[in-house]
Amino acid sequence: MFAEVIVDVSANSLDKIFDYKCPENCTIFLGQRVLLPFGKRTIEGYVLNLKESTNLDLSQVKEIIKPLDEQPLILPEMFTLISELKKEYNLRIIDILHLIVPSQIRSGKVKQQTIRNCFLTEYALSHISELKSNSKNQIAACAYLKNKPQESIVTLNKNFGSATINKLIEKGFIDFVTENVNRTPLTEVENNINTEFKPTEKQQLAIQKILSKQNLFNLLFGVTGSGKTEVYMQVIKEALKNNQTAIMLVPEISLTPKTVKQFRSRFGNLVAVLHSGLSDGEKFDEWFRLYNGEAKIAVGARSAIFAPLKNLGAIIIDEEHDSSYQSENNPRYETVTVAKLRAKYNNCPLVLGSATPTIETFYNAQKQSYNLITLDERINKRPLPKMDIVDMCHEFREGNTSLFSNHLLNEMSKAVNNSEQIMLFLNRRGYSSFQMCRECGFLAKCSDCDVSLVYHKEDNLLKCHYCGKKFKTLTKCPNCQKSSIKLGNTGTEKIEQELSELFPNTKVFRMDNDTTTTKSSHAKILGEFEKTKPAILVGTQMIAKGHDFPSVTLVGILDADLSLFYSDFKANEKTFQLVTQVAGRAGRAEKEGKVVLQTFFPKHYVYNFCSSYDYLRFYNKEINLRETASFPPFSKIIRILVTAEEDEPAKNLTHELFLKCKDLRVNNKSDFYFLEAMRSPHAKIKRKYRYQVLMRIKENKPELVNQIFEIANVINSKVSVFVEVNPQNLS
DNA sequence: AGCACGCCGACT
DNA sequence: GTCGGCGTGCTC
Repeated sequence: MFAEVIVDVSANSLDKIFDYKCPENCTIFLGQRVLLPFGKRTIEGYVLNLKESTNLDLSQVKEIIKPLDEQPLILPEMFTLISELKKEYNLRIIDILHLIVPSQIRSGKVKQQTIRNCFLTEYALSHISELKSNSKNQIAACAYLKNKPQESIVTLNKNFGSATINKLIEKGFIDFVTENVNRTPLTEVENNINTEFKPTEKQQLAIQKILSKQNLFNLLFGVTGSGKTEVYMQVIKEALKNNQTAIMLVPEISLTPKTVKQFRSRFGNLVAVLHSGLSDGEKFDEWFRLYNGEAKIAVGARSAIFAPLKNLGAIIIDEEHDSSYQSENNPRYETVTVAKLRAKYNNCPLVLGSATPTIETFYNAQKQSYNLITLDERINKRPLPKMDIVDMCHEFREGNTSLFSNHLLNEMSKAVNNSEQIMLFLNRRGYSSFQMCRECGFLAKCSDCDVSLVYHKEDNLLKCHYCGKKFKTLTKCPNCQKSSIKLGNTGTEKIEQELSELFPNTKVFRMDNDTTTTKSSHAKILGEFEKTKPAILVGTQMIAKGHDFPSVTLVGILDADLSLFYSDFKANEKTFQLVTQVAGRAGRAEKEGKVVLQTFFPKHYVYNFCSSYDYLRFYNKEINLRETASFPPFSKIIRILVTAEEDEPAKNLTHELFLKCKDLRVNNKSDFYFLEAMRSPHAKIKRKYRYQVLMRIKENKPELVNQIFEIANVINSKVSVFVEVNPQNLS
């Protein structure tokens, strides 16, 4: 028997099959992890195929040393996933395998945790008198165990000393049974397992449509508070009834606790959590609980789409439009692509839920490639908060140059006086976005990246938001020695400071990357904010998602334009989603909510449609723009990113690749909408110069995409090249 | 990725 | 004379 193996080394040149002989004395399974002799070293690999013969000369074929797990970690379903993802995103097979088998499972460092429960043996009962009277501890331990039939060895060691207990075990007085314990995160929940939940009529229709599988892919389009979660839970309940399993994805780690709590109280221990915030032990245990069928529902962030579940009955992606579903580095993939493949393989429904679906998703739903299911009513029939758009140009003309319009300040005072809570959103962290010299125009920039440094007053430093490098704050210009230093645009840190001056008696909280460095700080800030009234919470993107605070009656969007003029074709879409999401934080309970949106472009159609919560009209406008300009979903964006320590080699190779793409275009003229080579918008990041070849090509041209992958497949020790399909951003 | 082989420059 | 720089090539 011979095995086709992928070696566990992440390098382009090793992304191919190696044949090995299977050892005679044991069986090797498909998908098993194995130990291999490779050149002069010993490494790990994965068996992707088994066969009777090999094309190689037998003298060249080495033998597998041994299998590394009892069971294959790669489920049969994953083999299709591997080949499809390779085709779609040009990923290395080993990188895909790493997604399927998390590092905690591979490393061998994490072990099943066990506890030893000790008890007094029969032998001890009849020989207890033989203990010497000066062995006080031994006698005491035996006496203790006489009254308590079982006790963990940890407790015994603590009470009587481990030497004592070991002696007693040695003498045969104490014996123990080992028991596996699961390190399961978040255990306290109220149990609602046997409670019946009655969906509303609208929800019932949605559930039926999803379960009918007239189309496997569904878009559940519903405003916040329209009861999407209940639909998800009912669909999953149905899957469990048929002895199937389910995956439930949420956009961010910080949102998992809420969902997990809901799911645990409904489905109990059948729920397992999977995300990168778990400890190694937790991840290990939760993964294996899913793997061996003890748990049937995987709840988690992006990576949970690879949960080791057999016989899937439902896949749900909540807040489908969220950017966290697209992985930004290394194996770059889109969660929906994986979800679709798994749904097809298992013939199970896939549900994408959102109040503001991505333009691509909604287009698919319109084209009938997805079922479009609309939930247009809020369960509590509460209207969405009223949104006031404030013209900041007008404020400026009136002499108000601060980031707070008079209208916003008025509303804030009202809320504070009523002892209510306020959330202020500003998508810029730090104190001010840059430091520059008024005299000569010198701008403080990072030495490793081509970006300006952000001033952080708290620790009196300039920080690079790309690589994290810290620099001394400018007191005088290093160029002209003058000390007229100008500060850039206001960030969350400065807002926090200004608020404590404007509202000295109101508690102000801030939540951004800088205040949430530890794992628990997130929950801590939100927890304290929830308890305090009145209170103001200032934050970035982070505060926009999913958190429900019943006492928040006012939401202020300080500078909505920030994301609007990003040079990105998705800028409008992202702004619409962000504003809608932030607005959704206001008035979640009895009190009516209000949103104040500040902009310099009050007439912009995005704000127009945001303020009336009119997704459909926004979509219609946007899809027309996309079609005219041939942007996704009417094309596929491909970027070849070239990076190197030195500028010249990167530049030259980029030009070379560009010429090759041009050649390719000659024979595929009508399939190319756009092709250009350029310096990356951020020309240098982390000491590496960046160039790119950008193109937009016709959708559904796998052969063409493949040819582009081929072009970019250069092996060069100085310059690294890699291709991105549908890149998240073009920096 | 590692590890070896191989071919040129400057040092006890 | 040799030690060591890293360019190149291979790994079933």
